[in-house]
Amino acid sequence: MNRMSHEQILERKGLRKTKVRKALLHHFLQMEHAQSYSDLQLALKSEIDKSTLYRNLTSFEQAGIIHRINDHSGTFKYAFGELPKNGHDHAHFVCESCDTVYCMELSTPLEINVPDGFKTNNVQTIIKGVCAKC
Amino acid sequence: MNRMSHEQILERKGLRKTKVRKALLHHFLQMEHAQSYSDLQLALKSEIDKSTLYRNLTSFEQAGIIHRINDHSGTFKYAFGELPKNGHDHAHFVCESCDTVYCMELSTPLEINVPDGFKTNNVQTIIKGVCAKC
DNA sequence: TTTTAAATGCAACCAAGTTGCATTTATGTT
DNA sequence: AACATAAATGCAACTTGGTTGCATTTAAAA
Repeated sequence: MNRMSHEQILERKGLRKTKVRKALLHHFLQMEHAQSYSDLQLALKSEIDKSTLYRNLTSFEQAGIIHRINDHSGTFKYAFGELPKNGHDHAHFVCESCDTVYCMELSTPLEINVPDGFKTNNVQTIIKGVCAKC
Repeated sequence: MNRMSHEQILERKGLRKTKVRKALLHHFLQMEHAQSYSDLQLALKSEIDKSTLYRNLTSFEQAGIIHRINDHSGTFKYAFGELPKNGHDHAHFVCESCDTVYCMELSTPLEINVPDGFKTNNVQTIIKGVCAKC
């Protein structure tokens, strides 16, 4: 899956292969962890305009190339890969020491009881702690 | 617990009983669900200044009168009541239809396996779905 | 009643994210 | 290869949540 080139990925998703998109996707493929807007802006410096960046983050997300993570920092982070359909078996780990966000698959789906009349569509979990590197 | 007056609550937490704080706390006691900044600003209109509001939200949170919720909307919401110490047995339900945020206690604590070397301090869960009213 | 630290209001600021619009570019068609 | 066209880009201006510095006001202890 990860061995596709950015060109191939864009093509498969039916997105036009522009300079900006290739640079952005290239960056995502290199980065192991979730990226904030400022991470991206910094990394792609003069190469990319603010609004173009946001518009591409949106289209990448819609195409299932990346997913958007709320790590409870107050802003969003973006990571390569699609969120699983049911949303039950994917969690995000936020290192309180280095702020890195890790995507992690859960072996057992979360089962949460909600009161009568409430219908659960999706469960999103943020685990805060300290990562292996810190 | 909920039958304390705002005056009593402020006194107990060692906070000065100012006009603004009484109005804000009064509002929180009336509101069943989590409030966003704009909810509060709207409700307390001319009564309260932006920076004063934020400063008081911070001190209320530190005093354990309210807790701050990240409902994945991109901004924070604030709700009456303290977050439990370990953070493991409290979840937030976000109604995708009316955007209301409900606090709910979990009967069984969430147990999540993290990879070797990772240390979990706290788990925060957002359940998205449709509430009983919708 | 006086004193003083804490709380308030105001203006100015910052960063994330959005929108409208004119220009440019990728791609499908001749 | 040249053309047409819809989609993508860049720019500026904007919105909103949230913060900061500072002078003024106020709660409450002495």
